[in-house]
Amino acid sequence: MATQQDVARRARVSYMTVSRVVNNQPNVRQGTRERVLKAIHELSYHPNAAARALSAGQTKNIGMIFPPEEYILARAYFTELSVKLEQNLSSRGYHLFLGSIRSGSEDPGLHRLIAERKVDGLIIFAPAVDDAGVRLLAAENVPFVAVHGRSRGAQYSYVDTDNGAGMRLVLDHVTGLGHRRIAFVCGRLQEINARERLVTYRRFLRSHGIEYDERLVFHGDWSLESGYDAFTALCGKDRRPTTIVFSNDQMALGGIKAAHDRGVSLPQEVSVTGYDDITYASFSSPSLTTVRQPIDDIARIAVDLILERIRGEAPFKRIVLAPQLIVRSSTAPRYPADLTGPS
Amino acid sequence: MATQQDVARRARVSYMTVSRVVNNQPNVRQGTRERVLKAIHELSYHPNAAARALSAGQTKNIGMIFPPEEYILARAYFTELSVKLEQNLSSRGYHLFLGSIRSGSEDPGLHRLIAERKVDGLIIFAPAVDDAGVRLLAAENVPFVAVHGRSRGAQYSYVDTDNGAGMRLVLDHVTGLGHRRIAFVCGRLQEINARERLVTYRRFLRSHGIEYDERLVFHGDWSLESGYDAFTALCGKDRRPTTIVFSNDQMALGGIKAAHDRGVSLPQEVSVTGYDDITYASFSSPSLTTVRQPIDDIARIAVDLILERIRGEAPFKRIVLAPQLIVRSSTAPRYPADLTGPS
DNA sequence: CTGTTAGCGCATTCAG
DNA sequence: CTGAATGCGCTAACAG
Repeated sequence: MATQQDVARRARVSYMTVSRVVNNQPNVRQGTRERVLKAIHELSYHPNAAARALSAGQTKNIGMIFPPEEYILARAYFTELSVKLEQNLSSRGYHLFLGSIRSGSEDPGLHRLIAERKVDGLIIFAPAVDDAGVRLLAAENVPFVAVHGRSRGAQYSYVDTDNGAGMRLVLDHVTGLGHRRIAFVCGRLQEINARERLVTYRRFLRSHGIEYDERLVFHGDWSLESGYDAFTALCGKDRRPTTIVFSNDQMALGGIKAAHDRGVSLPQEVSVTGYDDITYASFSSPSLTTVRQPIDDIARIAVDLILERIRGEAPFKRIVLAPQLIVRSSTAPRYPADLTGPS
Repeated sequence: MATQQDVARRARVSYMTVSRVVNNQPNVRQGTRERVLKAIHELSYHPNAAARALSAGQTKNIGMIFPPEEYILARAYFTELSVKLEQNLSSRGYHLFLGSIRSGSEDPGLHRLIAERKVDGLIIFAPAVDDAGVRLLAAENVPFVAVHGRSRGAQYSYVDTDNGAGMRLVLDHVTGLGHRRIAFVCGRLQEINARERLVTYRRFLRSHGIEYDERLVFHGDWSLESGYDAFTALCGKDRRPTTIVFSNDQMALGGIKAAHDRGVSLPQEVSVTGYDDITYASFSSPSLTTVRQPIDDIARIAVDLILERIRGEAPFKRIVLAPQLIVRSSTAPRYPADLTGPS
């Protein structure tokens, strides 16, 4: 591997000049710069990341932290988001570490990632409200931003979407179709998104004069399995709901499977809705009415925010984006016969 | 951040001794070692990764390379595999970079990852037979292993599963159910897995006296969309196949969606099969008969292999594991009325 | 505009 | 068994 020394020799300059050229600093004469550039090219020189990190105190690496492992796979949405983040970061000259949080206790691997200074900052996905990871990051004094996780007096930047707005979009839609007996399936309530969606559901019912029935709320964990169980439980009741609102697509997909298994026809007998608009959402039968997250904006903003934090720019920013309703085939009027719908 | 110096002072030894303790080297008296350990703990000292990498020439980082971006999301299986890899690596003291290959030309981000020596080695997923990434790695002389990608005279280690065996499992199953008119949907033929599965399909037909009909082969790209299109195309023919064998689960799931949309009932009218056994495979309706990859073994072995390569242990190893047939509800006898099945 | 001097934190020689 | 010296490749201050 060629070093700055080698380049310097070949270009007949000191290696300091090489460093300047490499880092695009001014104060290098045009001719010299070109000579150095040529030498760099000829030797196919690349700066050594470790040396640079040691000397400059910057790794140009970002870490990515997920909720406990058993929930990562439960969320296709996070995979889609990771890819976008990597693209954004890559174009800014950064690389991305895949670091998970192990369930239960803290993750030693994650801790090392931070303590050994392998990253300049982190992006944390949907932290629990009282998250060990967040506490760790705050304690270690590492720049970080949260994606899909916020808390009232958050001492960090975050980008999230408006869960209240998203849920109201869904609930307006189904009540508009005449539904009144609406069941709700939560995600992991440790996460703010799950809580907000539940809260909005409750408030919406109240403000629309619909009685809140605890038996119509099922506590899931975002996974296909829990969605399956939710549907089974909710439709086993004597007074079956006419709509089930799931807190994410994956659970809704599990619910659709349960409906097939039980011979319940969707959406004629029951309407179902999801949240996230993952790729699969349009490939279920029926295709899923859901709430689309503005995933490209989220990824872009998350990257902007973390780089700002790393540069030490002062204020924490709290960005909340608007989601969008996507109506597909899993929702239908309460009384399909009455095509004009109830007034 | 505490350094070895700080620890050394506190433990009243030279920092060399600290280094020995940190690296678990012998030749440190028990008492001294304990004193150092205590100081390390008190200062919550962690070795600086950059310094260590610079000095030792090892980053303890591994990179992960995916097929072109448009195909990453098309493969839930890779997500599941990534998580397992991260777990294995983490327990061995390594961290994992998420590095993709951009479509078309080479990925500058990936190139930097390697050229700047941010990783000790790489794991490459399903490289194309003539893969730019593989060529790059070979040229740069970085240790790497392939997962689900092999070539005849491969100058690298790999772990893969036996596609021939997997496909025969599927084909034996469906022919055992009496099917003769069997369509096939390929993955991206740039990848060896896609090719081998296709080849096995052809050979199997021949050896079983079934005529090969080119119109029954659809060229997909692993994605839900292409599976949808495949089903639509194949079932639009005059002589519809009685079984469609998809080269992965995702395409099969797309196919199932198409069947619903066209009002084709599965598996009564058409049987379908997948490959990989991703989590969704058991949540479709009907649930998917498929081939399960031994994903835990693959992840473990991939990690063993790359660490061997990094240690410079000589020979390339080629590991091929056996897949397993998982029969669910998407396959049925050719003539459902005849429940004993054709003899 | 360019070169010199120092040191980032650690590991690898080698002496003692 | 322990310590002192040297350098990994680079950047940041200064000096010329």
